[in-house]
Amino acid sequence: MFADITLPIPFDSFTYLVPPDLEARVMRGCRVVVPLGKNKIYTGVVLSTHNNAPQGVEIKAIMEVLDERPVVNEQQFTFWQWIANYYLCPLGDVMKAGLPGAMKPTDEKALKASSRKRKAIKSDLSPSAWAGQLSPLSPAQQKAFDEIEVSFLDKNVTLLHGVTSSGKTEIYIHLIDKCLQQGKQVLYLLPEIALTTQITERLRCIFGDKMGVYHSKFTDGQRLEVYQRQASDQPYQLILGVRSSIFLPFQSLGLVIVDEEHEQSYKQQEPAPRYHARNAAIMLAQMFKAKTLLGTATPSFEVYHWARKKLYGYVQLTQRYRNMQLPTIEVVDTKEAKRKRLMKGAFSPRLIEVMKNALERKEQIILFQNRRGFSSFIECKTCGWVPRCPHCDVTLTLHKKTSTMTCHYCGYTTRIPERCPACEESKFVDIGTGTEKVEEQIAQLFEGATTLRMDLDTATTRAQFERIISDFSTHKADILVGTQMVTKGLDFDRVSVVGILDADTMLNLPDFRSYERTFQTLSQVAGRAGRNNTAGHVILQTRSADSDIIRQITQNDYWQMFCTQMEERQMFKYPPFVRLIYVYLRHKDNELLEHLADDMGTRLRAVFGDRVLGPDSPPVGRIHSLYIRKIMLKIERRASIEKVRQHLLAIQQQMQTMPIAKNLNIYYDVDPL
DNA sequence: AGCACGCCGACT
DNA sequence: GTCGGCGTGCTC
Repeated sequence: MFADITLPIPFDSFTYLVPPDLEARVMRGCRVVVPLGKNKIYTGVVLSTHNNAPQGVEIKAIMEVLDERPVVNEQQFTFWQWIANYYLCPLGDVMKAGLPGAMKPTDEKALKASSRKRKAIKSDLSPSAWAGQLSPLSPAQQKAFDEIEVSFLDKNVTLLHGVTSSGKTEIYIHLIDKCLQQGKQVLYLLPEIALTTQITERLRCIFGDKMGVYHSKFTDGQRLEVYQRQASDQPYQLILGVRSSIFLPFQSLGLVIVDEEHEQSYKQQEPAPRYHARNAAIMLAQMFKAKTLLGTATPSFEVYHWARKKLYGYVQLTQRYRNMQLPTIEVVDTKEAKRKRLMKGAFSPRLIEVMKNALERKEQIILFQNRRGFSSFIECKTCGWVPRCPHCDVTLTLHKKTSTMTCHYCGYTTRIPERCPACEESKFVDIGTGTEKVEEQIAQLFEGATTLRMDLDTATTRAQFERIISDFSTHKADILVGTQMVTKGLDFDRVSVVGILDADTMLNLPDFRSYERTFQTLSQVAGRAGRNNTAGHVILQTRSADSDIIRQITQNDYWQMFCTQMEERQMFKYPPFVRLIYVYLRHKDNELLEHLADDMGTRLRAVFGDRVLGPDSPPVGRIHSLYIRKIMLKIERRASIEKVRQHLLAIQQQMQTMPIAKNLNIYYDVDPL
């Protein structure tokens, strides 16, 4: 007897011999230990057993069976296969993402530890009632709740479009409660950064030990425990989790909630599988005939489009909790201020004035600068030399505090040079502004004001992130400076002013989604201002003060913004009107890569015609010493994904059988962000 | 993805 | 005369 086994490496499966004494125990969905290569050991999952001996390869035998019962159920296999097919990656990559680390040990020591843990887990979980005293919904919330229920009668997916502070979470809680009462499971997805202790504790108070939390910062042991409990006959009824929790085993899923639906972090960029957890969750729900609720204050254009087209239901919540006022957004033209030489670093006179007034009233301020580090880069004052990453095609970002320069793509870090390597002079100038530089300018402009900084450098861990949040909310600092991260924090009571230092860098990114993103991000930042009784004041600094997009942002005119952008996307064939697939080619030899990318482009055009664009070099043309080319495919929505997949894989096969393409690396990004 | 095998520089 | 650099090739 033979068994097809999927392993946590980028292949679909390998065939192994099942030793006669293990035949009864090797079942689909059970984990097995197998040898691979010279002397490696992997944990794999049995896909099937059969009698077809593969030809031309020497067959190795399964060493051990780890499970008495399957740990991957049929629904999961279907889901895994869907991910592998849709996102164009080998099944092994999905298996790697789908099982917690502790379930796929690769060495003897870890194997022993894992079998001990397996036995330590008992299923003595007595079902306990949860607390049914939910806080009552406001009339506006109740109306939205009722509309969602009606919408679910004929729509599988419903968008809940609710302004910030309209109390979406309260509605979720009532929906979860109802679903649990019916004996169905709920999956509540949050973006990584939004899964704070606050929301966890709030739900814990209501749902008690019916709820399991699944977070990537948990230890292997904790994640293993949640997985095993989900696979047991007494699973959690509610899972509060991040992206990867869509891979947990479910038995009777009734509802999936995707909060902050528009968040980019739902899309896994690296490594494969490059899946979109929101879209995959919709698929997961459909497998269970469950419903999906997508919640956000600023819907992604894709989701909003499907809601407009009545593919998804649509429920709006326009009233803010306790009728809090939305902040007023004041635009400050920095082009003008710059011309008159009135700018003090990143600060316009108006922003300084508003901040000073707020500080006098002992109110807090949030400043948003979408770039970390001190400045973008340094430049030799004499010859214009700029330090660049030796492995990637980008300039190094200056970090003054540590006297270093860092590549934000690969992490390469080096000290600031004493002298310019090109001309030996030792004078440098800073170009651009990062959060660190803003922090320094605050110290000069606002004497006595205390500052906290929140970006990828100061909030590396969850604990640091939460520390900054809690310090700021207890007023241990007057000003919080940060990148995107400050938009994801909690609601602060004493923040009266939000300053957006430079809206232009975001708007000018070479990306068809840059307006959509800027609108979302700036709306979220603005929403941080003025929580309790006072209306907030947002100062938006820009060099294009009279543009349509800035006007749409200041007037919170989502609709106008959406319409304008949709026209462009339809005209230029961008999502949601087409499905995008990026084909990436990587090679260390740039010239050879150029040739191979052209070759692949030609082969793709032979099949897909003018749906193929490129190849071109992406904005960062080299990462980790590998040169990169990108070919873009724009596929009609109605086209069969399966056919597209088969064509692509056939062409990839052709490419990789060419001897010169030995070291060519090809991968795909489906529905890229 | 890992990891072994393989051919060229700085050390005993 | 060896140890080790990471280039490339394969994994049932």
